[in-house]
Parts: sequence; C-alpha cells; structure tokens
Amino acid sequence: MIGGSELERLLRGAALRVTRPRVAVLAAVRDHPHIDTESIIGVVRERVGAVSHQAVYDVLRVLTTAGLVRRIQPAGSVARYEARVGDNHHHVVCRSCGAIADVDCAVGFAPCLTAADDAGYTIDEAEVVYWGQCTDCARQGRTGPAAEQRTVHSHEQPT
Amino acid sequence: MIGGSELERLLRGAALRVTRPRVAVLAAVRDHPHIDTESIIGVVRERVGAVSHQAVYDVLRVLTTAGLVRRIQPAGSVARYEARVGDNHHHVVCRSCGAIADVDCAVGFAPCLTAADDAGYTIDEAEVVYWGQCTDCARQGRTGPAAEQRTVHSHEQPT
DNA sequence: CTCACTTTCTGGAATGAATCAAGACACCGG
DNA sequence: CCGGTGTCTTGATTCATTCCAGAAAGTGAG
Repeated sequence: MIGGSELERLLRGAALRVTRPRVAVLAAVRDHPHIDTESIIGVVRERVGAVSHQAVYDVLRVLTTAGLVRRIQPAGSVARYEARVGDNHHHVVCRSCGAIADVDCAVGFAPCLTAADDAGYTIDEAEVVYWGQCTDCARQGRTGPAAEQRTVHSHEQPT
Repeated sequence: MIGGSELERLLRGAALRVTRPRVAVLAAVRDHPHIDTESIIGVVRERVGAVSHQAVYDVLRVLTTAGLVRRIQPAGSVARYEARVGDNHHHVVCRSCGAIADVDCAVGFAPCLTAADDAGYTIDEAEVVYWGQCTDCARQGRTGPAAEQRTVHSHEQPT
C-alpha cells in the first residue's frame, strides 16, 4: 500500500490500518452527511463489492472511537454518522421524515456546557437537537411520524 | 369503577379508560423519574401481578401520546420515561452508568427554540442533553461507557 | 342491574438494529 | 519475503420493540 489518498492519510494519522472497507466507509460518511448504517452498507458495497454488515459496524465503531466520524442517534432513530467532527455544532431533525441538518452552535462552546443546574454532574458535552419539520414535509403537508427514510435525501445537505 | 385516585382522574381527564395496568404504569413512572421500560415492567408486576410486556409498551405509548408521560431516549440508550411533562426542562446523562437527571432550561422557552440557523425547518422543540459524569461514577473513578443500569438508582432524583 | 360496544390486554410470534465469536485473510513493519 | 496482529468473513445470537388474533375488561345507555 504505497502513498495514497487523503482518506488513507487520515486513517494512518489516527494510527489505524488502511483497509478497503475502512476507506469506503469513511468516504461514504463524508459524501453523505448524517447517513444511517444500512445506507452506508449499500454505498460501500457499490464501491468495494461484498462487505459484511458486521465489518461495517466494526469500522464505524473504530472510526468513531478514533474521532474521524461522529455518531448521532436522535430519539427513536437508528444510528446516523457524520464526518463533521471537532466543532460544536448541533442538529435539527424532521419529525415527519427523519431528515437531519446541521445547525451551528448559537452560544459558543463554554456557555453551551453551562447548565442552569448540573445536578452535580461534570459536563463535557451539550447535545442540542431541534425538532421540527423540514421544508419538504411542510410543503407536502406531512404530519405523520418519522418515516425513517433510508435513502439519501438531497435536502440533508443544506449546510 | 367509582371515584378514584388522582391517577384515575388523570387518565379520565385525558379521555383514557382506567385500567389496572395503566394505573400501575403511570404510578411507576411518577415514582421513578427516567425509568426504563424493563424496570417499569418489573415494578408493575410487583403491584398488579402478571402483566404482559406488550401491554406495558402499549400503555406507555398511549400515555405518551396523551401527554401524561414523556419519552426520552438519549443516544445509545433504551427508552426512558418520565412524568414531568409540560415544562421546558432538559436532561443530563452520565456517560458511565447512564443515570439521568433533570436540568431546568437556562434560556426560556422562546429563545430555546431559536437556532442559529434552522436550515429552513419549522422548529417546535429544542432538546438539550448534557453529557458528563455523575458524582457517583466520578467518586468511584469509573470511565467506562454507560453500563445502562436497569435498576432504579437513588441518585436519579436530585431534582 | 344487564347488555352491548369498544377498547385493552394476553400470549404467541415477528422484526430489525446491533453485537458476539471463531477462524480465515489482509496489512505492514522488520 | 515473512510473521505478527489486526480486520473481515461467516454464522449465529441478542434484545428492545412491535405486530396480531382473540379473549377479557371497561363503561355508558337503557
């Protein structure tokens, strides 16, 4: 394995072995913000051919642990992954279709960690999820619960 | 079914039939803030005797839909339920043991719904989860991932 | 009180997201 | 090239939640 792409450098930089499934998973997550596990599996298989779902789960776990990928799981939803890491951003989730979009932090890192009353806990992260309805569902008059779409929607890339 | 307890009045007020499983579930959730489904099942069975787990799930769904109970599901956790509804409070979750505590909203209802950039979404709720470590785990030097304790902890009632 | 309608619960089954585990295979440093 | 060790394959399993047909219970009207 000589030289290599940016993704390979990212993996090596995180002291991870460079494998085809890993490169493919990382690429899939970078290309599709907030993508769910099953979709990743689909995209990876298109790129690399047969890859077991267990391998994908393992890769995602490793990438998440290494900080190359972030895992989010809004209530009632399967796990989703994004490549935007290391900044203090939040998410807005559509109650109807499950679409997710990034939202920048409004108050800044330090204030964000200051709860009115932290109950004695040592807080290290404030996760904010804004729940509402996306423009597509609003336009189509959808009021049902999240359909948990597993296809990649174009409106998941507004940021 | 004559007269009745406060719980019965609550149920009737929500146009729900009063059944023993429902009363028991509602009591369990009120007595144990942030209790998970399996624990509810255990508590209900102690109170009423054999109750199917399907019944408990159905009751929780009905109570949640009626607004008598609130369902929360921090990332990586099973569903938890609480009786504190109708106010704008948030939660702090312990990464080590999974304990959850209430945290009052620091900014007020309206500001809370104002995202820096809402990506065109119509926002109706801002869910804030503060992640950190509780005093018990900090004292015991625990750093492992949430053990997802299913027993009822006394330190889940600081508020 | 009785009865009938409708809802709720029982008991069995199913789903799907994620994980476990043994062993074959691939990566990569010496 | 080789060997050590991590990673992926393949088969299996777990578990939280939901589906479903029918029996049982709640309750309002007469």
